[in-house]
Amino acid sequence: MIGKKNKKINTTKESPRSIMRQYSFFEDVYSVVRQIPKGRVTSYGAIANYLGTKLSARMVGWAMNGAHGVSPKVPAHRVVNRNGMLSGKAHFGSPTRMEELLKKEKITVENDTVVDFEKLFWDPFKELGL
DNA sequence: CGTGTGACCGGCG
DNA sequence: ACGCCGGCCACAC
Repeated sequence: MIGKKNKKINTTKESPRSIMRQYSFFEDVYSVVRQIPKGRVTSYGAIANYLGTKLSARMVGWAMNGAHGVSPKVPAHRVVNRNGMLSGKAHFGSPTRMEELLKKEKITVENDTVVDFEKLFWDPFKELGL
């Protein structure tokens, strides 16, 4: 491992994806996001958790930052925060772009928040399996 | 190679 | 109940 005196080293113990880390965290994130079915949503934390870095959900958001113009297309609009709020709507060019995309998938959005978020929530662990 | 930052999350006052 | 603050990972400068 890396030198440093970090005792909290990434023990690939319960991190099924940490092995694929060699490729690029971004691609991993995109890979998961692309598998989100239409009309479903998930959260940054859920993705981060699935990737083995649940404490760093921020990074997932950062990965989304580079999701623009990436192909295959990454449905970043299906990723919201744990409250179901469209925290990243400001990054979709238009202030209402993200909401429009969601509505197009029959997802109701009220006050920048996904209605029935818990019901529409797509859990990578549950859907993709551990 | 050091520092800053980010579309978050969870704990604590 | 609300707001602040620390943390963790990867990337840009």
